[in-house]
Formats: sequence, structure tokens, C-alpha cells
Amino acid sequence: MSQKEITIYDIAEALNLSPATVSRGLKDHPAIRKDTRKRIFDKAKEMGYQQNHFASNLRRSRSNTIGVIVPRLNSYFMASVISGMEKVANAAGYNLIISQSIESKDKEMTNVKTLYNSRVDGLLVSLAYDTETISHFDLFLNKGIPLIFFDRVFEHPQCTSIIIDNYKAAYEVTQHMIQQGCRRIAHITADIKRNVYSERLRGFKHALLDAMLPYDEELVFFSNLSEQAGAEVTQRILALPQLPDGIFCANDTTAVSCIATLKQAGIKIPEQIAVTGFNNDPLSKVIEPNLTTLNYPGQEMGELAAATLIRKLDSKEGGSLNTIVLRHDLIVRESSLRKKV
Amino acid sequence: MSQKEITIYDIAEALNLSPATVSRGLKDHPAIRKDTRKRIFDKAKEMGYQQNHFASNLRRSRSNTIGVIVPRLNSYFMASVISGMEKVANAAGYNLIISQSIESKDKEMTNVKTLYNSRVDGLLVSLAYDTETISHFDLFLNKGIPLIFFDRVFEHPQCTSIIIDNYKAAYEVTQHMIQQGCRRIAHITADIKRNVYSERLRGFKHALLDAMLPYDEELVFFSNLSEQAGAEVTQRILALPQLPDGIFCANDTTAVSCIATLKQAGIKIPEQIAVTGFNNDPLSKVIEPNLTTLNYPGQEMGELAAATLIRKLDSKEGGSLNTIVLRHDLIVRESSLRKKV
DNA sequence: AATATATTTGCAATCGGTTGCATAATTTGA
DNA sequence: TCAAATTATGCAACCGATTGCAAATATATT
Repeated sequence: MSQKEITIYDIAEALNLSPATVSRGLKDHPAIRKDTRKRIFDKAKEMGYQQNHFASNLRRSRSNTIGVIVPRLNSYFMASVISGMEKVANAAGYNLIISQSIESKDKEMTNVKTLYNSRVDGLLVSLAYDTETISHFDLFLNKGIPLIFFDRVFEHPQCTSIIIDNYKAAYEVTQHMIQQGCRRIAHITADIKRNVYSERLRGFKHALLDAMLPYDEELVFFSNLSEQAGAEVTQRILALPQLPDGIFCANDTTAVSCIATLKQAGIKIPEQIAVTGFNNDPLSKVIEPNLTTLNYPGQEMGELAAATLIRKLDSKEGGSLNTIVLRHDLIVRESSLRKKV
Repeated sequence: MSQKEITIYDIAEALNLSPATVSRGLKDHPAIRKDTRKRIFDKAKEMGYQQNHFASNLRRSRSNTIGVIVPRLNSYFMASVISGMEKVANAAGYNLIISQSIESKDKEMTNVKTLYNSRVDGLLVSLAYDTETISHFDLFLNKGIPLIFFDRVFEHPQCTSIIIDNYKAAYEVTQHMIQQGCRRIAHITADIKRNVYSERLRGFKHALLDAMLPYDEELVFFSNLSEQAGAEVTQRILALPQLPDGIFCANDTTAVSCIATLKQAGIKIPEQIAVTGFNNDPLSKVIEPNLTTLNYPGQEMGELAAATLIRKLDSKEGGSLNTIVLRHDLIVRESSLRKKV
């Protein structure tokens, strides 16, 4: 049953060395002779030695653990992000502790404390809808523990942000809709406290203005971008005295439920109303008509976030990086194709 | 900057008590007087004390961490499972370390070792496609560290399994298809080393036999249930000398890509071929026709798995539980509705 | 061969909580 | 009031790896 764990003391005893030498040997310390090191490694393997991380962490005040806070875990995008983080972290010998803020600032604050308590070496964060300031991260910032934001970020001199160019992306989506003949486009988005939504809104607005189209605030709708919210907002749009001829949704979930609602109301898509989304969720390829959307690489974003953090941790450098912008691409599908090519 | 951490020694000094008393006070040890305990708590809060888990874990040989191994993270189902686990674990003061096997036995073995090394208190596992035996978990089992399987399970006297009744579920799906007039049903599934697929196949078979329909092995297709595989297998089905009048897919991803392929080939669904899936992925409500599928609660499965493990850990009981079966329900939608109601 | 230099290894303190056992303080009982 | 029975607190030895500094050993230099 509970065979005793092998420690460096056991190895030391077996080889007639001191624990200190074993400890150094095990981690390629330069002051250990090569053949001694080999003997240590061999004996360690032979005895089935496993490092005790607690002892090591306690002594070094390092945990080799990365804390992750995301709004929600149950979306394809976020699952891909986490998947990417896990891959990179795992390969570099780090563990991930994942927590969800459920889009609530309060829960986010609790999570921060918990992770602080867990002594994570760094933090990867995508902010909740309603987070206003990031003072709850001061705990980390004051101690110089690296904090990296991804996707839903917050400008801060000490933090690296990993994002896409949401402004440009939304600009492109809108421009595409205009090119397809849309002249009165509605936008369904979420709290503009979050960069992803404010930037998309800005891109949307500028694309309109640049095309000499009016920007009508009445046509911008704020919601939580859930499936249900998509249906509700769409109903409100349907009740407008004058219908728009295009709807740009800030995510695919909403776009899909928007399309479903429009179809139920007998609206032809894209002929009467073109619809576009954001995220390139698997849903977008399944909905009919297929959804025009904006692709951005969740898995890569996760990998990059983790890799950037680990680089900072392992070498104390990389502090100069402030923002990393990932590529994105517009994926044109039928839901917005009004001109035959 | 790096203000020194507050330890129980600091609190002890401030209150003129011993660290031992503070340690006990902080954890509601019965031998501490109520007012002493209160003084300790107050001072701890005042000084901003945070437990050092490493020290505690080192001493107690406990990590308050749960290891999770899943095949892949990037599906809606799995994201929901993890979400549920995180919720329960977090509330009980446990952390989660998540790793992916990428459906590979070898990676799974590596993950097991890594988690063992991390000294997790228990393991929650859903097996990879090609795992044959679970001897790589012996490390855990021999030490009496609890191991709980969910969804893709393996019968073992020491392990609790959390599943749905896949046999019954598949039986119901098939029975429904038969009731809708299907007489020649194909089944697309995955490696039957995994209970979820072998049980579904068994349910499928028995439903046919019970309805006096022939069970034709030629109509059972094995794949990895990816989107691409769905399309490929469907092509093979389309090339059959005699088409089936129903296809039962062992997951929704495959079902959706199957439907797409059939539609491209000009087949009417459900009139010519009825299609059903499994999982109630969000996709199923979006594909046209809407997909008949089998719902089973990922979030709950995750919550239950975590709760069961934690119960075992915290009280050393619950060892008698061998299998927990969650409810499931058939969700009938248009993709299989051939009889008007 | 003796000294200087470089290379290896060991000593011992440390990280911060936990816990068996001993001791001190308090309450109860006669 | 004093001994006996409770209850509360403290002592000190862990848990296992790390690391500054000293000591020992090996190699180079003259």
C-alpha cells in the first residue's frame, strides 16, 4: 500500500552523498561533476524518485502554477483558448488553475484572491462584463507578479495584452456589409466597458462614417450576447418603424439566434436583412444561411498568452511587450452575400 | 514592493501566543477557547494573513487539488463538464488541474504521471479513444488515491463511474426512429473500446432486434466522430447499393456534418433518411432540419463527479458507490420526424 | 614538492504549518 | 480550600527541498 515516498535523503544515503549534492545534481547545477550527476540520476530513476513540489515551492516561493480567470468556460472559443494554454503550460512544466468569473466583477475579485492564495506565479485573465477597474489585481501588481490579459483586456503599463485588432475587424465586417449594399445597419453588442465591444463599436461607426452613411445610435443595441438576448433584441429590431437592412452582431451565438428569429418572422436573409457575427463559432457554418463572421484563433491566443507569461516567468524579461495583436480574417458566407459574384 | 508575507508566527507574536495555538485557532480546532479563536481570527484579518498552502500541504501530504484528464477540451459538452467541476471544486476549496489526452493513450499516460507528481488528491478521468487497460492508473490505485471516471469509464472495483445509461439511451433513439418508420438504419460510431460507444451500439442493436428488424453489420461505421469523418462516412453510405432510411450518429458533430453531406447530395431529411445525433450540442438546434438528439447534462455530470470525489476525500467514505447513473432524455426534433402528429 | 587555483561536495539554516505529547490554567467536586 | 478533572496552550519535531558559505578534493603552476 502506502509505500514511503522516496526523497533526496534516500538517494543521498544510497549514494553516500549529501542531500544538497543530490538536490543540485537533479537540477543540473554546474557545480556537480558529470559522473556524479549521472549516478544521481540513475539512482533516482532506479528508486522511483518523484520531486515533492510542495517542499520545493515552499522553499523557493514559486508554484509553477498559472492562474486563469475567464468569464465563462462553456463556449467553443474559450474552450479553445484554454486548450491552447494547457498545451503550452504543460509542455513547460506549469500547471493551470482555472476559474470562472461568470461575468461578474464580484466573483472575479474572489477568484483573484483565491489564486493569490494559491501562490500562482502569474495570471492570465479575460475580464468579466462589468469589471470597471482592475484595482483588485493590485495584490499581484504590487508584488510584481506578472498579469497578462487576453481578449477582454485592460490597458495597464505593467500588463501585456493579447488581442486582435477589434476596431479593424469590425470595420472590415461593416465595410463588407456596405459593399453588399447595406445602408442601414444595426449593431448588437455588449457592455462597452470591455475593449472588445467598444472597439468593435468604434470600427462599426467609422466604417459607416467613412462610407458617408449616418451613424444612428438608435440602431446600436446593448445586451449580454446570449442566445436569449439575441432573440429579444431581434424582436425589438423587428418592431422598429423602419427595419434595418443589415445586423452586425458582436458574437456568433447572438447572430445565430438573431437569424433564427428573423427567419421565423418571415424575413429573407440576406436579401432583406444581412446578418454577420463574430468569432467563427462552429455554429456559424451550420446555420442557414451560413453566417458571415470574423475568425480569430482562440487556440493560438491561449498558446500565446501562456507562452508570453512563461517567458516572463522563466527569464524575467519580456516586460517590454505591451500589446500583442493576432491576425484575424473576415469569413464571408451567405448570410451577408447580397450581390452575386 | 515585496512586503513580507504574514505567517502564523507573526500573528502568534502579536497576540503573545504560540504558533501552534494560532494554527489550531485558524482551523477551528476544538481545543481552542472561543474568545482566543476570535482574537486570532481578528488579528489574522487585520494583518492580512494568507495561508501558505505549500507549507500546509507539505506537512499534511495533501494538495487540495484535483486532477482532471479529458480527451479534448474544445467541445461544448466537455466545456460544460469542466465548468461544473470548477464550480463545485472551487466552492469546496479545491483547485483543478486540467489536462488533455488528445484522444491518445500515450499522452494520457504522461498526464497521469504529471498529475501524480503534482500530488493531486484525486483524479477525474474520461478516457481516450484508444486506451485499452487502465494499468497506468495503478500508481494512484495502489496508494488508495481515489479515481473517478465519468462518461468514458472503465469498470473497476476501486473506482466510481459517473455515466448515463448509454444502452437505454441508444435504444430509445433507435426505437424512436423505428416508430417513425425507419426500417434500415445505419449507425456511425467510434471505437467500441469505449463504453459509451459499445453501449450505444448494443442499444441500437437490441432495439432493432426487438422490433424484429435485421441487424446488419455492414451498416455500422466506425470513425473518430469528427466533422470530417462524418462527411467521409456519409459519402460511403451514399455509395451503398441500397441506401438506409435512417442514420443514427453517436454524436452531434458527426450528425450535423452527415446532414450537411446528405443535403448536398440532394437527399431529403427526414423523408428519405432520418438522422439522429447524441449530446444535444448547441449545433443540434441550429442545423436544418433541427437535429433529434439525446440530451445529457454535462454540467451536472461535472458537478457530480467533483462532488463525489470531494466527499470521498473529505470523509474517507462513499467508497461503496460504484456507479452513478444520470438521467438522459430523448429530444425529438425535425430531423427524424417522419410522421405528422 | 609546495602553493595557488579551480572544482566538488557538505553543513546547516530556512521556507511556514501541523500535531503528539507535555504542561499550564481553569473549573468542578467534596 | 485543596485535589481531581477538564480545558487550553505551548514545545519541539517534523514535512522535503534549497542555497549561502565553508570545507574538502582535484588540478594547475612554479
